[in-house]
Amino acid sequence: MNILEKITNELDMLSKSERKVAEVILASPNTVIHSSIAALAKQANISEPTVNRFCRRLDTKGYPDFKLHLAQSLANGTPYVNRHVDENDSADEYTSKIFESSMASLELARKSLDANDINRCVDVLTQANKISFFGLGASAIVAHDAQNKFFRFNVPVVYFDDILMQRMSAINSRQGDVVVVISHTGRTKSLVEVASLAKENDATVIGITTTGTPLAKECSIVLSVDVSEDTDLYMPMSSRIAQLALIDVLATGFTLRRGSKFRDNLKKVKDSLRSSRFERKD
Amino acid sequence: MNILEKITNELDMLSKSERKVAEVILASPNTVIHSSIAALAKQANISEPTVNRFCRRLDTKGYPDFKLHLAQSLANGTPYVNRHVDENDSADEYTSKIFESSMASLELARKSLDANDINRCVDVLTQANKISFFGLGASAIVAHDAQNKFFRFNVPVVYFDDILMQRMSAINSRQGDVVVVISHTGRTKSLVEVASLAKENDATVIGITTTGTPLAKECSIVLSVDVSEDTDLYMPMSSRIAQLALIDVLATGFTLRRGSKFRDNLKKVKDSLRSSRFERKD
DNA sequence: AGAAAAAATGAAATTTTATTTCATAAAATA
DNA sequence: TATTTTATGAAATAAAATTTCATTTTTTCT
Repeated sequence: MNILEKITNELDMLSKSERKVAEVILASPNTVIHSSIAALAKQANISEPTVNRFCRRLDTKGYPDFKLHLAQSLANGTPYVNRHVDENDSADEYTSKIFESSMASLELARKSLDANDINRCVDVLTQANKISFFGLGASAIVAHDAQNKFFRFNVPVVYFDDILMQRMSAINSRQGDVVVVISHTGRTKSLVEVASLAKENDATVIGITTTGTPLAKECSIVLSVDVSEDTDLYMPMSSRIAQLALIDVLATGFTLRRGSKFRDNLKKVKDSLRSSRFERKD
Repeated sequence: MNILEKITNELDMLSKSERKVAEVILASPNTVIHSSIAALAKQANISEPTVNRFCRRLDTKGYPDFKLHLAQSLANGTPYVNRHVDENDSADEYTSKIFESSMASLELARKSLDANDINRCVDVLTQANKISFFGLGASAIVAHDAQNKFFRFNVPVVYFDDILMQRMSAINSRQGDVVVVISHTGRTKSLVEVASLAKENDATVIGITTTGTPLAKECSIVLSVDVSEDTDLYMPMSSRIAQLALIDVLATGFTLRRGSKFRDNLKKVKDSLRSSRFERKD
């Protein structure tokens, strides 16, 4: 736990002198991490042993250890928070906010993912006869990206961002096929139907969506990607970034599962692109 | 700067003994922050003054100060440097690594971006007669996403991930048109040519690429998205995630610049999608 | 209220830890 | 190969943190 919060919480468990220490620390923690125990004691008008006792009361080993904890708390007070863009923000401000929100979403999404589910998906994907990725709107680009990635693995893979094609493809699916349905809201009717159709036709349906949505209920395996609401500017933002990171995870799991020979092959694919590029001169 | 990265970077500036210290630290930084200078010296098989000199070479005041920096580097939010996926990683491990690397890329990318350039791009985009987004491979999906976003703004926007269509479109561009060319490497021949063609035809060319690449040289405005190299085979392209965040930034800048009436309109677009969704019951 | 017990506090002593000094060894340069 | 530069560690010193213990303050109990 953040030691600054802890100090605040336990403020009334402390003795009078110890509280003086706490106040000095809370007032300017950044100074404290560069102070010796003597300097801090003087600052708070108490003795050095008191500072030491204060540190121990907060379950640290002593003053140096306490400073370590404090430094860590200050490193990233509250790491990445979702900050909403405001009408009067400067370019610099909204840029920072958007990047930080994206990072916050990645952190959140990471927490909502379950390693076991990922493992199962990788199992299923490595054994698939055919893999299809479906998405609409912002999630369409995630499906598109997935196709790009899996195409390199030399497995039959398609992606559709068209309702009719998705339906047809789902109806034609069969046992051994894997259908990956991507939707942040998990409430897009046609996608939920597509998932259900694919399942009826014995395909394994993987859902990349938010926990507990109608889509999640239709899937064989659900990869939960929960991010804070994309309410900001009326368009999806961070959800698709988290979904893309998940695609990376699946693709990575895939290559790892397939073993080293497979990876040599991948390298060849990569090298084959070289001639289309200008050489680097460094 | 993250002191772990710094150690890695300056590894070859260090003397033989100092390097031993560096290696011990990189191997288990979490142990080191709880070690005394004597313990660390013993661990690295060198003397205490050497540890001290090592600390000073990294621009810290001494060993305790160094530990403070190290503790901050290890605090959560600041991803660990060497987060490459390893052959024997468990699902949980590679998932964490990938998410953390993506976050690191976002942070890096934000630092490389210049608010003035973003402002200029937003200017240009809001005044464009027509906007085209071009990308290939992984960057194609970024172009795709950009089209999705800008389409909602009710401005003429196209995206192409096909070399020929890109060329034709570039040749047909004219003054007042904006062409956004997206490429992480900035060395894809056909894209560099497309940028140059568009420029010859008086379009404003915005490049979303790495600083100092051939593509960057052809552009009217360059938005630098520098991320750590995607050299590793299993390491996914975090570049595209950073590029997407930048698209969000541009789209946000666009809506802010266009004012509140414009945003009301956007809300209508969003509401129009409602009927295609299952209602939320909460 | 007042005595006894408990808790808090700081001065001084001690211990631990970090830093400096300096002599020697290793490496680079001429 | 001789000379200079740089790197290194042993020992001394300095700094910082911790412990001990006597004193003060607070609390509890009669």
